[in-house]
Amino acid sequence: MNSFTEENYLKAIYKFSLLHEKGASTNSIAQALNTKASSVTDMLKKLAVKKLINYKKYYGVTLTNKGEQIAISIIRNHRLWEVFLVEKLSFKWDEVHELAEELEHIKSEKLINNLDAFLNFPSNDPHGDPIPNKNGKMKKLKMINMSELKTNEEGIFIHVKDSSDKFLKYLSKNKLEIGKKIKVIEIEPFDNSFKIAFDNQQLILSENVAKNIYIQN
Amino acid sequence: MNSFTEENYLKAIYKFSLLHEKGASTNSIAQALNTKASSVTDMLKKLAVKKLINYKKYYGVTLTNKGEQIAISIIRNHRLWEVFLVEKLSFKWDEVHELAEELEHIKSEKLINNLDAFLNFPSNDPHGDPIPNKNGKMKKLKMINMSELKTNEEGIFIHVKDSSDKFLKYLSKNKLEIGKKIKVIEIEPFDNSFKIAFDNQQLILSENVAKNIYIQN
DNA sequence: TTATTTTTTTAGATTAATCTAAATATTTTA
DNA sequence: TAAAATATTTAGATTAATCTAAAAAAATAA
Ligand SMILES: [Mn+2]
Ligand SMILES: [Mn+2]
Ligand SMILES: [Mn+2]
Ligand SMILES: [Mn+2]
Repeated sequence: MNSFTEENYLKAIYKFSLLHEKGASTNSIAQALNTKASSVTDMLKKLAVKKLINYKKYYGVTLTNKGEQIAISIIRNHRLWEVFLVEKLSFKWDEVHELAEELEHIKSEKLINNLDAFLNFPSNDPHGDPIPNKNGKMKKLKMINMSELKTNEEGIFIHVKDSSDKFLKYLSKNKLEIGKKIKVIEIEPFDNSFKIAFDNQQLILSENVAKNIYIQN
Repeated sequence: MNSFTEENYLKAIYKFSLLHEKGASTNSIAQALNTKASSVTDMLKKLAVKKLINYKKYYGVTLTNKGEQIAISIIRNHRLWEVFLVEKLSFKWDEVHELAEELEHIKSEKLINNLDAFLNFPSNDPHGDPIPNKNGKMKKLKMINMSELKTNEEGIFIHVKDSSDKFLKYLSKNKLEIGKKIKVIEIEPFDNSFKIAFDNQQLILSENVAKNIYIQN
């Protein structure tokens, strides 16, 4: 059995692997988990002994098959709990992440599979992320970053890169939610800000915000 | 904030207080939590510093108001999760306790109050135990003496009259514990002894023992 | 290709929760 | 009430996860 802490390390390494080709560096993991590089090194040794990661001193780490399976199952738990909280317990999409961080570590196959069925086998969480099925398979999202859109192009908002409470609350405040159809009205060359239209309203997004929004492709 | 471990100690002391007048002894807590007396002493010191228990060396411990509030809220969580698992996720009543032991420690007022509402404010868990409301109030159990039961009647073991060590040890030895569902198989007219069934086993109780056991009504 | 900077690892501590064994205190028994 | 038994606490270790500071390796720059 793995501790909550070990599981969080595996998850961090897995998420890194989705964005980069190389293995995760000690520092990148430390940053993701808000801890120190020396603590990371200690944990990497431990995970290597358990054969959950491929670790060689001074090289980046990658997950073994076993490690990846665990990471994916934790992510499945996390996303299913988020759906539950939003759909059944009337939470807002910007209130569920931290709670899911705790719930994801409750270990019971039966619990999570029954929850999945209870929720009707949802394919995406409230932030648009795909939910792995019980075999760890999930559909890959086809999407492009909003900053790649040109004037007059449109598409459906399906994913946020940064799912921090702060960012999600900013979006909620502006009624900009997953599933909405968005059209680019104008791109300001000066600061790369986007003027967009959705729901019969217009909104200006900074370059930074635009880069955190993904559009279905 | 209190750790899972601290919460489990508070719960054990609270449960002890429901059955006995005196404070919980170091040994009784050790037994309840499946740990050693020396570990218990360490933890009691810590809980005393936090003003969650009244502790004096070599005396039994009791909960302070603050400690009791926490214990009751953990119990509320536990029982609501049990209802959820049985009513919504199709678990059997004998499959939920261990999972609820984990879920009960997820700390979020909003989570538990919304869960309560989602379940329609149930007043009892799947084993018949009352669920405290958000203010910690719960209805008192109505119970009858086991010796009043007739053949084939059944009920949940919820209280002991004689709380001497001897008697409790006798019960423990026979795995006859609070919360168990008991069915009367046969009453021997000769000595008024009860043959009962619980947990897929049978046991014969003397009249004396039967008179010390209370059944939910 | 040295020298400098950055990254990673190691060494040595700390904190929470636990344990065993030994020392005390309390309770029971004779 | 003194001896024996039982219960509780203390002393000293251990394990997991973390930290700071220092050492070592790798990457970058001059
Ligand atoms: Mn999340
Ligand atoms: Mn987590
Ligand atoms: Mn239970
Ligand atoms: Mn518990």
